[in-house]
Amino acid sequence: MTLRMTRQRAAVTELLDDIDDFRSAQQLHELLRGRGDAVGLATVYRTMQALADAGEVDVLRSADGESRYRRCRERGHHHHLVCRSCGATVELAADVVERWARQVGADYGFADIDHTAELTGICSACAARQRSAAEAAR
Amino acid sequence: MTLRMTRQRAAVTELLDDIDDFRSAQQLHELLRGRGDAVGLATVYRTMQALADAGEVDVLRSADGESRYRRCRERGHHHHLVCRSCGATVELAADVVERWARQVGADYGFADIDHTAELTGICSACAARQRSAAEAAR
DNA sequence: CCCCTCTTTGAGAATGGTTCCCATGTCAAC
DNA sequence: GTTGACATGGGAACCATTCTCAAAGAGGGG
Repeated sequence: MTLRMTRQRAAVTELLDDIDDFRSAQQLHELLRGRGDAVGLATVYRTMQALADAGEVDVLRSADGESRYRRCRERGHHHHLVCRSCGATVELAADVVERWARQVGADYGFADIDHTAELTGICSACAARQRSAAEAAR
Repeated sequence: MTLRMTRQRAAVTELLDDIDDFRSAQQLHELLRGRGDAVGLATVYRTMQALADAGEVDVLRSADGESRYRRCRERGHHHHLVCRSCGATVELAADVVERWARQVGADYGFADIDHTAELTGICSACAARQRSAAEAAR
């Protein structure tokens, strides 16, 4: 049950400190290799799963079914606003959503309500980039 | 571009009429086989994808990464409250959530905001069933 | 009603993310 | 140090989904 500190786990948590977007296990594996901190792919998967279970990282499933991980500032429950173009991520506290979930659960007699809520969009930087690209093509 | 009416597509849409929970392509395939309306698995996948693209069915990804499909009463955008135990599903209109999504998008300068929001819980029937099971075990 | 064409089907192979297996490595308590 | 439980990694296994392609069939025009 005790988590041991190994070279591999240290490398992964260090890497997570330097990254601010959601990344897949395979991307993290590549990035580690690029840094010279080679870690087996299976170990990356295991480590991310452990961190997720411990609430140390948040997991999001992308549209193509890949799990992406990110170490968030906010330790407790929160939601995300992610740019579909560059991956920039904003953490959101959303009392409205929590209240809505509780209320709806009560209305329909459901117990032990859990919820997911995620937003995606195009951040202002990417929107600007796309506008100038469109002009250049004209 | 014209969708042809085939025995297989008819069988799938008929089946969907008789089902009220979210089911995976593989489950649908099994159910069709059980009815005697044998349809190839690949065809079930293709059909469900087409129906999803056409907005005829809703898709939910379960925790283990499977896609589950359901023909909903409400044709437009809505959310779901699903029982984790029996799969019973309630369709939800949620203006609060739509407003929240739009507002947050505006606050952070994100354009073209999209959102997902789903609730899960234990429906009252399943809660009662679990209570009596617990008593029986005592 | 019959063709002919173009879509659809289905069985099995291919794909790709993730997990499992297990022999070997390594942390850390005593 | 010694030891034993935990961790690692490479490749095989898994499994949902998609692809391939030859054969079947829908349906409009004649």
